[in-house]
Amino acid sequence: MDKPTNPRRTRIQREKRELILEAALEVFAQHGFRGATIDQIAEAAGMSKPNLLYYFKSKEAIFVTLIDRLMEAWLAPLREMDAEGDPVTEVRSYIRRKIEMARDFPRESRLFANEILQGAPRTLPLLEGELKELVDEKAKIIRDWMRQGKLRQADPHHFIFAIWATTQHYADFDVQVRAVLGPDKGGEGRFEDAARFLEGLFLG
Amino acid sequence: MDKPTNPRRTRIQREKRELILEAALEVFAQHGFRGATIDQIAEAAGMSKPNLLYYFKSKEAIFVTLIDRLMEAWLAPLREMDAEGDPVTEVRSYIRRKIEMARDFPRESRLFANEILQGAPRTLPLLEGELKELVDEKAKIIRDWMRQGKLRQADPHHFIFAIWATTQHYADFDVQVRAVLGPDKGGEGRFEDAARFLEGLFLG
DNA sequence: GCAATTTTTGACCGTTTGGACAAACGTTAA
DNA sequence: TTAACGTTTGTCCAAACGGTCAAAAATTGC
Repeated sequence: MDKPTNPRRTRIQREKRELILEAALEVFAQHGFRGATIDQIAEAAGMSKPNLLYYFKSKEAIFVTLIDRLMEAWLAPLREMDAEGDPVTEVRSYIRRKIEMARDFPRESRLFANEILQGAPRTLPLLEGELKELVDEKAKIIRDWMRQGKLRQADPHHFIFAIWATTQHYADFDVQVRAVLGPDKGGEGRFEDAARFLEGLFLG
Repeated sequence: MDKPTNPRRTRIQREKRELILEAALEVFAQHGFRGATIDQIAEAAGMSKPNLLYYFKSKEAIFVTLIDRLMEAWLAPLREMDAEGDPVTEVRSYIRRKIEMARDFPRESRLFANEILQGAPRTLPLLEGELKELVDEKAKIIRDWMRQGKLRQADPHHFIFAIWATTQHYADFDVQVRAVLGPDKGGEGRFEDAARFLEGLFLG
């Protein structure tokens, strides 16, 4: 027993777990943790509820697995910001990457937003630990760049917050953005427009 | 019967409905619509579930009432932006008001964020109608200001989005902001710091 | 005071929920 | 063939859910 949680897994187990996580991402992102039901996820994954529970021991377990994976991908762009690189290029690349993530992985962004909105019940230690460390480190780099006159002077922590807020906005508040822009301006080009605007805002 | 929904209400009805809405705001903001239960709201309001349902005919009815009220207050700051005023002063005031709302009414902000994240099932018409109209009108004003060289040139719609995103971030992602800033910098002054930073970002 | 009305409550109902379980099914290898 | 193992499902359960209802309690108007 307990094979699915055991790191040693069969091919079928690996495939089915992937299938479930993909379905769960869709459902959790749309309804939040409590709003989502195991039946919904099971149906989206094309299997019965007991079958799903054979691969994950609980709804919570699916959610935690999803969040864990998400975190890695989430922090990656900031990790890549290089102290040795050209400041303007580094910040521009970071903004680009974040906007591309909002465009290509909106479900991940919404899942994360849901978790934080609810008070980060499952991620607070990570936020206070790994995330804070990373941000502090990068904030120091940004502060140096600003002191060297390579970037406009500002509080580097709030500078990072502002990049997060503005880029993720296009994923989390997508419905509102599209409603306001209308069918014309709200089309495919809105992420490109946003990227250009944000580069100007943060680097102009 | 049907007294509570009838506009003609007794003193008790008005008071109790207020009590319920206050309690519901707390619970909905923390758990979202589906995550919140009538029992939770009733307990927070200090009354029994059937008693609560005497004043509001359903959970949905409470939520809709809350959202309706919220919208008015939500749009007010943007409405106040005056085409005749000084551009820099007007934008600065708008940012100030929005940050103050994030500080003083974080539950309202989170409730709204929840609704939009879920795809705005109950507010989409309002977003596409009243909100879009208002934003289009103010975007025009901002564009004029930019053309006159009073503000840095940029896409006015995305300019407004960026103000929304950054200010509401301090309410919606408060846990994360505090976790990253730590007990020291994350104290009472963080909204003041944010306000100063945002003024520099959008007007500097 | 008393009757009409408003407010409150306990008990209840049908449905949905997360999850358990044993039995059945499929696959593999001796 | 058959025993062992991995996979799938139908059935079931207790708790939680949104909501109803009749009756009790409190309030109000005369």
